[in-house]
Amino acid sequence: MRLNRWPDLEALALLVTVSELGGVGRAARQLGISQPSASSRLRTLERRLGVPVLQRLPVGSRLTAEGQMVVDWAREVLGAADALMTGVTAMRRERGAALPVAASMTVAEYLVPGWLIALRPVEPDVTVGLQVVNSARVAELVLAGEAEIGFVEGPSLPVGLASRLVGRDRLVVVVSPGHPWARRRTPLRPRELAATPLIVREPGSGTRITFETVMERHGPLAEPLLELGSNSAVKVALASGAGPAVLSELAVADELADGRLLAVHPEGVDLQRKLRAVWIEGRRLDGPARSLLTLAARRPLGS
Amino acid sequence: MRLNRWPDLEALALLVTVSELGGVGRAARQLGISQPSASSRLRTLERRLGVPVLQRLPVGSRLTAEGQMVVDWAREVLGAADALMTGVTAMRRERGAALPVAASMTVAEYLVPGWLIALRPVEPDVTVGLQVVNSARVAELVLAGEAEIGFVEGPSLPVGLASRLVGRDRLVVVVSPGHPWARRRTPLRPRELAATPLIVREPGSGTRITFETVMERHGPLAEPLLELGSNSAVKVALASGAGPAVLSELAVADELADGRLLAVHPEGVDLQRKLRAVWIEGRRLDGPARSLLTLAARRPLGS
DNA sequence: ACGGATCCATAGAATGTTTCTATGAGGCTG
DNA sequence: CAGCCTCATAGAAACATTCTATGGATCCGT
Repeated sequence: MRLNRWPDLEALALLVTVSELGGVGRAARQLGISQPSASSRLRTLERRLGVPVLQRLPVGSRLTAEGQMVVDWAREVLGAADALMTGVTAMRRERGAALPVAASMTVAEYLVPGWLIALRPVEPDVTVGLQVVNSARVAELVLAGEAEIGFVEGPSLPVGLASRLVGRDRLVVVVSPGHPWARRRTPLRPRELAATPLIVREPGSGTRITFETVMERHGPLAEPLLELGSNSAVKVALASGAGPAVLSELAVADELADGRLLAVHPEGVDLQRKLRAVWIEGRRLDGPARSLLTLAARRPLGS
Repeated sequence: MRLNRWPDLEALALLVTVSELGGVGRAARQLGISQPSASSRLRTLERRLGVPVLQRLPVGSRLTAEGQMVVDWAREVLGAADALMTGVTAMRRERGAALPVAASMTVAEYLVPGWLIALRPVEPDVTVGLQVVNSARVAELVLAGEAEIGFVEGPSLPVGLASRLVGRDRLVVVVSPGHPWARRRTPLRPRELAATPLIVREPGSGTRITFETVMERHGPLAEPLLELGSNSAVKVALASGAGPAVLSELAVADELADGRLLAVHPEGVDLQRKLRAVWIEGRRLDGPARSLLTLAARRPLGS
């Protein structure tokens, strides 16, 4: 992944726009650049990718079959970049935002950007401020009025706050495909899980607290194999083959889907936790905060 | 998403490396650039993001809290970009690859890049060639020996091919949060689904064929509301509020997770389909093809 | 307390890419 | 056949990244 010569996001966005509008010049106009500039950028992109992606016609441009795939993959990349920029923009506005939000790390990392992207068409002029802190501090900030709405994970429900379920999340035990547990055929007993040194998030994180609370009754936990400060750092450690880790399902959805990581479900242990929106009890949320809550609380029927 | 000033992937990769190695100079060395160059790029990145991400210390550099979030989000972006580059590279090598692969579109788009990324450490020197075609053509290519292994979706199992299950995939009916169905409380009857004009993939696509096959027995299907040539084009149409669409679960996992799209499950209709690896019957796969198959066929215990 | 090592930032010049405006080539349409 | 659309090319200006060389700050060991 490091040795790669990365493509240029602006060129990818341009290609996506061309695919939507059907022409290089039209896309250039939409993005506010000149047509020759767009033309040259696309050529550079094609050279970088090593595959022709556009079929230039006198009446416009169509994608090649490869181009179609590139556009679809590019939308994923741009979506992730959009989430990054949305998240960063919200964090930058900690103070003086029209809608100050506080969220615990897992929610902030995996859900808040999506919500804010969905909020944009509904409340286009609202600047959202985001503070990422642990669940206890989220409660403090909301109670102190420094955040109008907060999002917490884990079992504890602070007093003085009203709450609403916005999702569920399950902690999963994951291993890389090379790990012995990937091939095990006997179920994993909670006892054995508790006794195994694991890669875990740092103490104080919602993930760690939830895990320790749930495992409490299955005997003393072994010392962690490794303690890391972010979900993705744990994933990096996993990639190099190191032993089992405990992570939020949200953090490993992609890797589980294509088999880069495997989940090992311990028998009879419920690692599910609730993700909740919280606000000051008795206060009626309205305006943007209400829109955000509505949006976040929407779940597919039957889930 | 269009008006964004996109960040620079190489700068993000640099930041991620700094977070892993704990120093600007060390990261520069690893990436093969000079230390001042790295320093200046990180400064530009910080300016672009508008948030300080690095705490410069005399002994190295640590991330700020915001920086930690940025790194985690950046890893998602880089992962998606890696998938894009991996996919494109494989497509470029259609001919003359050591391991020629053919895959139907949904598998190629959402699963193959992940498999190839996972294959890299196992078979570092193997060049993979990827042809993206419909399921029928995958069978032809495999039988003709132009692909050593193929991946197909959908119910039909061509003769002369051995197969192995590599995953399951469910088609889902999805709507944007603004659609009336997002608020419906009565279950969706197959009858009503069949009678509703939908946004669907083009005729001949695996997704379309599977859907039509399954719905056949629930009455005649209404004319499509819109026919689009890729999963992401369907998603774009959905985002602007247009009515229900049928897509692979794989294509909308992220959007379902954070509520940007909602699934409406029709009552008593099984839209699950099998994803299979196929190869010439009687032939024993070995070498890289075997590694790829093993990798793709790995599933978490109990799924 | 002081030299050496390590770390990051700055200065200034060279290189490469992107940007623009102006213009050309090709094909459709009235 | 003229006008209009498409995209590509040419050449100049602006910008960013790159390098080498150097400086300032802190830590460590003597």
